[in-house]
Amino acid sequence: MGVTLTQGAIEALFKESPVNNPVLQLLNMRQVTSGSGPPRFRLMMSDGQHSLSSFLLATQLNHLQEEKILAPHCVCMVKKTVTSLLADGRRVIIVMDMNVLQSAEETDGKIGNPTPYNTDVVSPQQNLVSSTSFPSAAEPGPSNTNNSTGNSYSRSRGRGFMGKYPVKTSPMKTSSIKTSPMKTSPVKTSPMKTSPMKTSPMKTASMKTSPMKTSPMKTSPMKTSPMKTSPMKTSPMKFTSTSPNLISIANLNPYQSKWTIRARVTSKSNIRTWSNSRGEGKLFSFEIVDESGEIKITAFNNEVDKFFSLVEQGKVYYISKATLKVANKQYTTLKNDYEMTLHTHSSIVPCKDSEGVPTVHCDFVPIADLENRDKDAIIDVIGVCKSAEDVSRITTKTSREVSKRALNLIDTTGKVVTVTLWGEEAEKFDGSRQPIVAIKGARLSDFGGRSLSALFSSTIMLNPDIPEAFRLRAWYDKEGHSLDSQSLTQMRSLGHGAAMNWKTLSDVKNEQMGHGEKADYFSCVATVLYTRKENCLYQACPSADCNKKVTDQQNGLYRCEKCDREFPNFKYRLLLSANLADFEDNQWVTCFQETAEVLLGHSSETLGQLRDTDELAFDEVFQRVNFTTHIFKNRVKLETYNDESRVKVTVMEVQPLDHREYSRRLLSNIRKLAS
DNA sequence: CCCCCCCC
Repeated sequence: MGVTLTQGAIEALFKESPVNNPVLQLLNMRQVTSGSGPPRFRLMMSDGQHSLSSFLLATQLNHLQEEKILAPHCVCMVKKTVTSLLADGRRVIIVMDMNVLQSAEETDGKIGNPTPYNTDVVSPQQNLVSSTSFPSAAEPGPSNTNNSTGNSYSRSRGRGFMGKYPVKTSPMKTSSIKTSPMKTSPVKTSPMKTSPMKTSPMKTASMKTSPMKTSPMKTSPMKTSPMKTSPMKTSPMKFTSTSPNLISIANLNPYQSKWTIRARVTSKSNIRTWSNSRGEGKLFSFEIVDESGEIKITAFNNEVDKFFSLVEQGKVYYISKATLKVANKQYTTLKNDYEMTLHTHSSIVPCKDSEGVPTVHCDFVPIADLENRDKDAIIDVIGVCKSAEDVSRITTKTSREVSKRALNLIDTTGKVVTVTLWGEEAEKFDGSRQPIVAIKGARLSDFGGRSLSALFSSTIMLNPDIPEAFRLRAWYDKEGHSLDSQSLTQMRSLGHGAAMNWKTLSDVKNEQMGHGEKADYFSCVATVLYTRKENCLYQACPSADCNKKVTDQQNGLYRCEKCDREFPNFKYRLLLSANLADFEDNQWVTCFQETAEVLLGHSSETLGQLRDTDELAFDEVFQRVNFTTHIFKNRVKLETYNDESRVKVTVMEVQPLDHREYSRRLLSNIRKLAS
């Protein structure tokens, strides 16, 4: 048959040297005593040159044994392994993935005359080799790990369930020995500096080896073992708790516990507490990424105290000694089968050299494109926060109280989308200066057409230092801000359907809306007849959450009575009176800041400047809004001043009227009424 | 060991 075993692969696998999909023959297989879990199978494999019984079949491959696909003398391609060190120092190679290329029946017995691979050789020289050297890039070749170092292979540590084997010195073929660069200095540089890229076998496998640099080995290359090029990984003696054994996130698995990863925190939760039948406690979780993948990490109780403040979003850390467990896919959007739990001995160390560790990456979806995305999609979005609701408290179906705040984001597509923030994110959000808001991992909902909701795992960034943000800011300041109703016209359909309480202005009067104890709300389609530009701007307190009018002290300072402070500056706020008309009636309404800005198509700051510098242009803004038609969502309430009652209508939201959509809906309603 | 992702 046409199978060729990959000579040298046994040694390479044992030493974790790169070897790509080696072809090995199974010589023997035995079930080992395991605890309560599934049966475990130990394999003796051969590369035709060496045999080794330190292989353990990962339980997910047990079916190969059960289906009798794996039988002695079958030939396999070993596609993924991890090595693990047992408590007694023995090294085990766990076969995570393999294919049987040729069945036992098809194979004519044992191939070649393999000798048991000697796993005991530890050269004293190895400890002198700099651990900064890369994992060996040596290709699997003939073994040179005979006992020429003088170490006794017979130092038994109880290894070998199939018994011990005499080790014969095999002839060496020097031609195929390749070594990776070695440094002569002892361990000086932190092995942590080694990039995970470089430790990934898949990547190093293709690395070209370079000639050895000055080294004691130079004079006797024959003695150079690939082992020596990556002592940290190959010497059980050095395989201590401080060993970095830097691996990538994609290579993490529950079978291996001695590792360090280097990764960047992409999101971090707040501390939460829980209390249920199984107990109570507190926890926080965070998500990390490296060049290979991502994973979620959770810290409980003591580990919360230990790590919460250390872990910062965006920073890079070395992380080691955490427990891997199978992720519950129900609760995560991360692409990883596992997740991590920190424990007493877990270590998280900030890493200054973050080179090669991906920064938080966003795939921003243009707002206009959200229309074409599926409901529940997790997407990244960036836009200018054109307006924001005040924070409010809502009660969930499960009677929990939570804060929420909706933002309206606009991007260069000219479309606006509403994003809802929750909890603390909603409370602390300040949209007063129309920040650029980038959200990684928001969920798309079909509410009101298309809207977004932040999740616990979302990362919300205000004015992030990224090119997209700079571009958006420039666009918004130049043209986006004045992109008024007309260009937004294409964007939204007529309001929120059933949620809208459509009234004509005469309905509002005839039904005595707002006369009750609580305010009433209605929506109408109306045309602006007139806006009062006089006194529409006032000088307001510049502090974030205070919009009170300030008094000009005439000394360059502005006093806010509410804050009881004087400020060197103020912000302009809008309080605009407008007269709206529909086919039957008209009504004076009040537009505060956000709605006035939408209606006028300019920010209050721009209008303030305009008024102070270019009165003609300022007037024109108001001229242009006359006879424009919009959807107004209003609050109506009867108010009494000095025994005189009158209905006060406040505009809560101004939406552009899409005339085509309006006609379509009107027509559909007429048909319904006619039938 | 959590696992809440909400409201209109």
